[in-house]
Amino acid sequence: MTSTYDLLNARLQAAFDAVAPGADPVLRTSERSDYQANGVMALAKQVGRPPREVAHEIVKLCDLTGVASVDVAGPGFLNLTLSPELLNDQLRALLDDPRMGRASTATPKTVVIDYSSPNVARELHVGNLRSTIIGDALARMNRFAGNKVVARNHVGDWGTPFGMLIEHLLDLGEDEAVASLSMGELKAFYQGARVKFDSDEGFKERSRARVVTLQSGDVETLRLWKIIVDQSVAYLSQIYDLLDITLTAQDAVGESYYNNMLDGVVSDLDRAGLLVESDGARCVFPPGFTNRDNEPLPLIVKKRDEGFGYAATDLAAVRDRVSNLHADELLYVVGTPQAQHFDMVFAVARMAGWLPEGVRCEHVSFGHVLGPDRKMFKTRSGESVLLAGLVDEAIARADAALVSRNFEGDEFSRTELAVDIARSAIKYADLSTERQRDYVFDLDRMLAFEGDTGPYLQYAHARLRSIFRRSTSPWNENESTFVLSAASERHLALGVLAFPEAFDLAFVSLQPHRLCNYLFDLAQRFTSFYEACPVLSSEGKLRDERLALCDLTARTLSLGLSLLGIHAPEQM
RNA sequence: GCGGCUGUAGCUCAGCGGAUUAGAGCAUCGGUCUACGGAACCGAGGGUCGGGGGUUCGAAUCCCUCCAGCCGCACCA
Repeated sequence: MTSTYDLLNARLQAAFDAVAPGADPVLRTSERSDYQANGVMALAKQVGRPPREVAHEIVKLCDLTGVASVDVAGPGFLNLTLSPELLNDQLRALLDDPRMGRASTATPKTVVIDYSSPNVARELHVGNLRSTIIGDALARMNRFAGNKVVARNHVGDWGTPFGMLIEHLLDLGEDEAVASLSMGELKAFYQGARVKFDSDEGFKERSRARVVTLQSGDVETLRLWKIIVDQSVAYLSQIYDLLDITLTAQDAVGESYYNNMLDGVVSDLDRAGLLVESDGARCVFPPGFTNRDNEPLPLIVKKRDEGFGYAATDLAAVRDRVSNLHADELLYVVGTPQAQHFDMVFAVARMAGWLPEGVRCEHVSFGHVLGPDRKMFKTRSGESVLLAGLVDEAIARADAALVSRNFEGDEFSRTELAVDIARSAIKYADLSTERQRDYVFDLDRMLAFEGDTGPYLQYAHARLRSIFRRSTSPWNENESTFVLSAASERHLALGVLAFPEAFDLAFVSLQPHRLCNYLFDLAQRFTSFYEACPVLSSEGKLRDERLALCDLTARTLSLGLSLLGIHAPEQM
């Protein structure tokens, strides 16, 4: 089906085109009417005529019969009020549309999303939280839009730490090591290796030697390395499950995957005449980047010691994703501190011709998670806070809240519910503010059942579903006609109809918080409606209409939340 | 020093392809109610949109500058 916004926009566009081809109506939802078109002022400036005169001409040119009535207001705003027939038609169409009016794209793209990307052999911690949550939301939104998503969990599975990790594994004995790793005791394993590395000269020597054997491709060493990687990835999957993240073990395509492409990166850059030797390192100097002494800043592809820098890996990844995965779009969900690095990698990739003009490539950056002191979130002893612990804590608090509110149900369903609530609290808090900002991690606020939180939205959904559970006489869905005589009914209906453009706003700009804002607004529209309009106790056609509104609202909330990676339970 | 991000009500944040009286949540205060789930609803107070210039009929939104905070700036990722 065509969304209400698209339908309205198409009509306006035709009129705008008649005045000046391509002029944007700038259509948006409005507080003063249903929709407003703000494009007249820009158009008037363009054609050099008084705005109100142009506005009236647009009104005359625009065929809105059966769609909307229009008023010219202020300097030249077009205030649009949707016609009752249109509202009814659109809402009825939504009754059998699981996509709530947002059609799947006619031209699917392949979108490679790089997210989560923790270091192997280290536990997931708050530093990985945002990339994981935001990346997964973007993946879900892309899939819903109709694109093909290739998730890339760019895990850190290569480099110097593996020397000590492998030696530590040998010291423990393989069986013992596997046992402890498979139990998720990655932190203890890593720290065990670290302590020996720092205190035991002999161990340090062995570790260094082991890095060399690993990088030279020694078969036995690689086998041991793979044990550590596989066990870590298996552990990661557990945490992803706990958080309901869609990443799988197959998506864990780490740094090591690109090893055999690195020589090609260097030689091809060299052949293209882009490579410059500087202080013994092989570099590319993309224009526009300078260091603190105002000298050109290099992207170091191969280090003085002949090792490859991470820039080489990132370049190889760009290349692989474009030419082998046929990506139309590359997204890197990585923290803001790496902005310059990615700018340079992308610039070099463009210079080398590995990143064609038509391929969208973006660093989806985000701010820090802060502790209560507004500094980087750390434990009291200065260690990074583990994700598993954070989620467990949230689950425990959600569960306690359910108990104190006399949740009716068995312990099993209560626990499941607590997990749903905990996930939604953490994810929604992360997704609902603008990505670039830092935010303070505050479980109490996230888990609050009132206010702009995940649990509040889940609650709104659960209330809606309970209406249908408690209904004793059937809902004649096919009889539902949307008259919308009460103001709050109309307000709610407009909210439901606005889902497609709200989704697109968030989707196109890669800003999930816009979808959050929309869903919260929708939930509030529902509660106002629910307060003012009896549903089950109303009768006849009015009852069918109100039930239909409830159904549409519940499905919109559930769908919207699912695109954020949040499950909306039937009751809570 | 250069670059990036941030600075909007007491607190946490939307709004920033300029546009009709600057919004929400929390907190505060005051109402509603034998409530189809009160984990609710309605309302009030509270803001020189960091400061100062500029462009414009019109700027929280665009440009310049200053201030504050955070981050980055060659061989760790």
